[in-house]
Amino acid sequence: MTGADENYDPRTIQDKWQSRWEELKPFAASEDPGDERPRKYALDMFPYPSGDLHMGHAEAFAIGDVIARYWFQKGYNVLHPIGWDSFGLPAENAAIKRNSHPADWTYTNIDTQAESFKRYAIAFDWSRRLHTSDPEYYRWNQWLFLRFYERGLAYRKGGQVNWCPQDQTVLANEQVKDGHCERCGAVVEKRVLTQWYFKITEYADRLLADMKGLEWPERVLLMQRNWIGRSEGADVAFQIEGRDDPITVYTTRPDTLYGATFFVVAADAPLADEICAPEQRAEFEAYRDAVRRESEIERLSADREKTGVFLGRHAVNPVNGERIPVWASDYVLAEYGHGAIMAVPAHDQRDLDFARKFALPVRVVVQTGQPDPAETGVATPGEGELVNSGPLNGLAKSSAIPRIVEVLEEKGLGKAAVNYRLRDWLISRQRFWGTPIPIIHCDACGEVPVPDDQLPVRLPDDLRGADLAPKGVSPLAAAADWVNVACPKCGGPATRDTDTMDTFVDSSWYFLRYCSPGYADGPFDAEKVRRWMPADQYTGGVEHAILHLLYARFFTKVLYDMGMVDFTEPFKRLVNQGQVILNGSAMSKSTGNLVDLGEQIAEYGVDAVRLTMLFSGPPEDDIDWADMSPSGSVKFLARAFRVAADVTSVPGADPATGDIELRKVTHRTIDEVTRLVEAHRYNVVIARMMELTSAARKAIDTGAGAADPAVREAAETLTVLLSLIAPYTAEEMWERLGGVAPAAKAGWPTAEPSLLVQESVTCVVQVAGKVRDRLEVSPDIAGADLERLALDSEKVRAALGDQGVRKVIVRAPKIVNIVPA
RNA sequence: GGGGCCGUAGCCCAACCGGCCGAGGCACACGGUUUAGGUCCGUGACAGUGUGGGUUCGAGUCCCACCGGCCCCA
Repeated sequence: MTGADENYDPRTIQDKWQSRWEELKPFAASEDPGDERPRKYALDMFPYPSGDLHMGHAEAFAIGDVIARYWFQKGYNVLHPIGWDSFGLPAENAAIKRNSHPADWTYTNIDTQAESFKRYAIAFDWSRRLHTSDPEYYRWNQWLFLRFYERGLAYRKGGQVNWCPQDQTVLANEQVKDGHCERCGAVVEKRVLTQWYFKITEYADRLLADMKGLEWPERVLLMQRNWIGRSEGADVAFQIEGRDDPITVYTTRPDTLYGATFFVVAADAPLADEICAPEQRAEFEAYRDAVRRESEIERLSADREKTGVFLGRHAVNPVNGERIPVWASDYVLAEYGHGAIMAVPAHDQRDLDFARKFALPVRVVVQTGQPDPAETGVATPGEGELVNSGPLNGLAKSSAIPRIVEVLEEKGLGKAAVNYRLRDWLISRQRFWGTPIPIIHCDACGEVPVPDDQLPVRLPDDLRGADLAPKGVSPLAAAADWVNVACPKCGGPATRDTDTMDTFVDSSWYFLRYCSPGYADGPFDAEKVRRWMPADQYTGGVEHAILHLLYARFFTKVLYDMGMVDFTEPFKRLVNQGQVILNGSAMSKSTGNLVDLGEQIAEYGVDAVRLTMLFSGPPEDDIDWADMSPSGSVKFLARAFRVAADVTSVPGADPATGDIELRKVTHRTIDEVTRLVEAHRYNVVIARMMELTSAARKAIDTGAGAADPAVREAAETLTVLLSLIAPYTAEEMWERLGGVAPAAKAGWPTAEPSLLVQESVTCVVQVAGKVRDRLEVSPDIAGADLERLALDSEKVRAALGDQGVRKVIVRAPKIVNIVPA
């Protein structure tokens, strides 16, 4: 053991206390209805069982554990559960490789992680453990799906979807990052498929509005806001020559309608195909096929040449009757808005690029004072007076928009509209290790929900190895015995839906299940949920800023509308931890840039690893393990431990008779640490504990002595504060001090106000902003008195010389600044 | 391209409403303890807050621009 002390041996105390805690079960939440203690719910994002715990887990769970342990010490009734997000692809890939069932790999890893969590001393209530891959859990996924279905919130539609060629499944929009699969990094393709969706778009406004009350990191809220992407504008109907129905476009700038000089349809939208004139068809089809071969990344890249083809048709601008050409291009997305836009090249850069490429007219309708876009190639999206715009001339944007909307509404050619970037959540997956979608397809009856009393629809357990290999359709499709069933409605031959649900469905409500994990009459016991939810603190990685956190908020709102919960937001406060990196880059098995958690624990002990994680900086900052010193943590723990071990007074010694200076340090530390813990400033918490340790050490060696009751008070305080971070060390210290185990529930100390007041403070006296003197004054000194004292100071007079005084700024009792004339 | 966050000793990081830049740690140097020590106790040195402006009696903190890094959206 590095830095080990003959008296402080982390390994021995770990073994000793881990088994004692198993007996004591100190962290079980009480469900006694007569338990009147305030309740707190400390929630951690549950892990995926991808092997043993790693450094990232160690950081995240150490952070979540501090607040849970703080609440235990405060005497609250704390719910701090653990479970596993145990459906998902890696298990399936492992099963294919090993010719086994995904459950084998999954549950082995879960057991490994559970043992590691116990070793790592996270204060969990182990009785509530759940696994989303258990039929008892996923049956409620299916039950919830059916309730969503009944409410029209789960539906099937055909359309263009994201397809990951590596994982051989579709992905939700949220799972595509810069055109790559968020999981495996493969370049995502487009396919046209019929899939299941959850109608999250119906909740877009509420997802936005309810963010107000959340104590979440601002950047997470910002990301969600951006993702939802609400914009206000107008729908405008354009007649297309030779087509009966007009085409509606959405625009955020209806004020520029008079500047629309052409019309663009997404090349890959069915609309383009439909309206293409016969003489342009060959050219169009060649272009469209090329577009379809393009990757998302190519289409997204900003600085590429615009491409497109004229469709041989014209649209009619509804306000001025002007004929404008209709083009097809790939810079308009089929899935956004209505798949078509009006192009105003003067005031939109993409439209301008396109206009210049194909020599289309550019008409300025907003006088921005900028040079002519047609000349410069730089669009002018800014504000200004409208010109060339009929009745809008002379108006500013803010008055032109309502005016043009009014005009359009009168003519029945448009209306004010709100648009969202958010798309419905695609939940079908063509993979095995997930929740089967509880729908049966019958030729006669169509989509038939599996009746509730037939849930769960269990996964077949005889598929293994190669049976699970991705083939582009769900492996379940090959399980004939499983697929072919009688229609629940007509009894005729029918087949099960063979897709499984996105595993983000599982994690959208697991925090509710924790409140009543064994409940058999529904996904959760509403009464229990009312007691514990919403979670007081949620701890986890920022990588879920959009995905999981948005979905969980959506589920909560649906459940609220169903009357199943009485709150609309699941997580009051959110803490995002940073990443643990090494030498400036992410840890990764493939590059060998890796630190093994087990090895760190073996070398330094659990407490030192936890302490190092928390001491490294604010929770949300990345930790470069190369910059950290776990051996320094061991040294501090040994130092704290020796303070407790050196105490010679007996338990219960009256601290009031002890050394007053040390007592002040102790109580100031209590006061500050309490505030700092609540503000998640754990690195500063540790710095304060180090100071208290030094003060106690000094008192023992060269001050009041080891027998002084103030030393005992300091040591006991230190022990309880330390128990949030280094639970093993704290337990052992507590025992040495004669306390009753567990130290984890010894009770949070209270600072005595009388020990916090200072009888004098140092007041800085500045002349022209430079410090010239310091005065020891009473903290409640009057401003006028302080000013007199400062002006009387010898040093101040010397600094002033023969200059007069123009002004004196007094901030009693801290500072006086004298401004010379 | 748009939006956001960040930049403090060699390194990791503190600094409430603008008010003495330095709490804590690592590394370093020195002294003491010690049979020894990679232990323990103590002491010390090192920065003026990325750069340039502005506001202010006073700016790490507020405003503007630039440089560098990270994130989100296109």
